[in-house]
Amino acid sequence: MNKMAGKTVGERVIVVMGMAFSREDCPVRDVIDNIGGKWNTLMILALADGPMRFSALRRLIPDISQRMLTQTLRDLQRDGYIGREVFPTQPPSVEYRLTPLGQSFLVLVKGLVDWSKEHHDAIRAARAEYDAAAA
Amino acid sequence: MNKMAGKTVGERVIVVMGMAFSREDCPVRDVIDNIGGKWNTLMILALADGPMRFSALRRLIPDISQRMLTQTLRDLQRDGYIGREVFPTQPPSVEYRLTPLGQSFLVLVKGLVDWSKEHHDAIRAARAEYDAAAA
DNA sequence: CGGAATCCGAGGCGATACTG
DNA sequence: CAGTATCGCCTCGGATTCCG
Repeated sequence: MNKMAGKTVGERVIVVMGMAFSREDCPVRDVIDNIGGKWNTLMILALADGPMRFSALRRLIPDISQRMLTQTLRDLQRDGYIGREVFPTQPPSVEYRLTPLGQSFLVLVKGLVDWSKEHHDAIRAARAEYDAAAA
Repeated sequence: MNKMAGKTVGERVIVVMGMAFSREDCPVRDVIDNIGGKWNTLMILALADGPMRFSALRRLIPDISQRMLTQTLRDLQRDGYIGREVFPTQPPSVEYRLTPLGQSFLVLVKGLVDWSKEHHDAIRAARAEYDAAAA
């Protein structure tokens, strides 16, 4: 048994840098799971400029299967990053857009992109060196 | 065939917000793959306070199997986030520490953690609402 | 147009046992 | 102490087909 912030916790808890992470109900896990997916971050970026329809997203990201497009959109919608609006046209059209939460998260994603570009060479170099040493 | 930044590219390229992402050799993918793993971010955080030995990391993160501990450390080392130092003692001891690249990345991870904590409630709420509507 | 349902292979990850 | 090797589950994600 452990005490934390006045609340008794019986679950497994990992404490790093004064922060406690529990395996279940971990705030970070909820977010990691979303950016860890293959298409999630790209989808956030795709919607950064404004609302987009399903078919427009397909055209923008040709490599994605419609199965994964649907699933990615559902996942992001479920966690509140994006909103979905159906227009009763014939045939129906559906529009997706970033929610305020999604826009807030977009800032992080952009930061991630910038960092990646800046340190891409260093990463590739480290990888090449490691692989060379292993051989 | 497409022209981009004066360089001919034959591969599939996705352009979002004026930024081009290629499926192969994508800077962001290299980074996403590392934070997407189950233990990678936690490992970065674990090493934030300073160098740590293999066994110390095992104690700090009881839930991880030694297989995944080894593999996670290897992956992060390969991409240059952490360094590995072997001390010729008996029995041998190995120390892991963040490289400058890792320390730089730590800043992003911390930002991710902070954001997660701040918006955790909103995410959980959105999820609950979505699930309720689906039922 | 915007999906859902199904099938299937590849890889992530855990459990266990063994080693210098 | 700090790993490696092997096995097997199970999820992720692609291809295909069908639907309102």
